[in-house]
Amino acid sequence: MYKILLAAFGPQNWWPAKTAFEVCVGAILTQNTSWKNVERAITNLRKKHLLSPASIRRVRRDRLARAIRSSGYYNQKAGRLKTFARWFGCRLRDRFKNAKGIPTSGLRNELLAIPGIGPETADSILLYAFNRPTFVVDAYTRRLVERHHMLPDGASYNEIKLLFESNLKKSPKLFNEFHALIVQLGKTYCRKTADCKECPLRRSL
DNA sequence: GACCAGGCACATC
DNA sequence: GATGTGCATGGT
Repeated sequence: MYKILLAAFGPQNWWPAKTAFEVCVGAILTQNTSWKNVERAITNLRKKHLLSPASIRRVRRDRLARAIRSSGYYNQKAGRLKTFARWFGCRLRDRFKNAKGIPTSGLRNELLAIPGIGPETADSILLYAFNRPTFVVDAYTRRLVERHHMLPDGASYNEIKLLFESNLKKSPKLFNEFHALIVQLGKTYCRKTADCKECPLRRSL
C-alpha cells in the first residue's frame, strides 16, 4: 500500500513547521479541524510572536484564544496550549535537550497525562516533532483499515497502531510519509464511492 | 442549512 | 467498555 500511495501521490513532506514546538502547536490546533484553518491560526500566532513556550505561558488566555480563533474550539485549545507549553518548557529545557535519551513509551505516557493530549495528538507529536517511530492513527487510517478488512471493524486505536508498527520497518521517515499519504488518500477519495477505479487502492474511503 | 475536518474530556449507563 | 455530548470555525 505504501509503495502504491507513494507512486500515486509522491512524497508529502510533512510536517510543515519551523520548530518542534510549532509542530506540537499544530498537532493540538488541528484536533477535529481542517489544516487550512490551523494555518491561519499559526500565521496569527507567528505575527504576534506567540510561537514559543515562554510567550504562550505569559500571554493572557483570552488574547491567545482570539489569536487561534480560526482553528475552532478556541477557548478549549487556548487552555490546552498553555498547559502544553508549561510541560514543554520545563520538561524539555532542563533535563534532555530535544528529549533525547528518553524512551518513546515514557515520553508517550507523559504526553497522554497532559489534558488535551489524546492518543492521536501524542503520536503526532512523537513522530513529527521528536522523530520517534510511532504510527499515527487518525480517522482516515481507521477507514482505510476497515474498508480493506485489515482488522475487524471497531478495532481499538492501539490495535490499529500495532498493525502498522509490527508489520513495517520501525522507521520515523517511513511512518511519517505513510501517515501523510493516508491522509492525502482520504482527502482525495473520501466518500467518492462511485469512483473507486480512480483510487490508487481501488477502494474509496 | 447540512455536513465535514489530520480529537478530546467528561457524564452516564 | 460503549455511547452521547460539548467544544466552534470555515469550506463545500
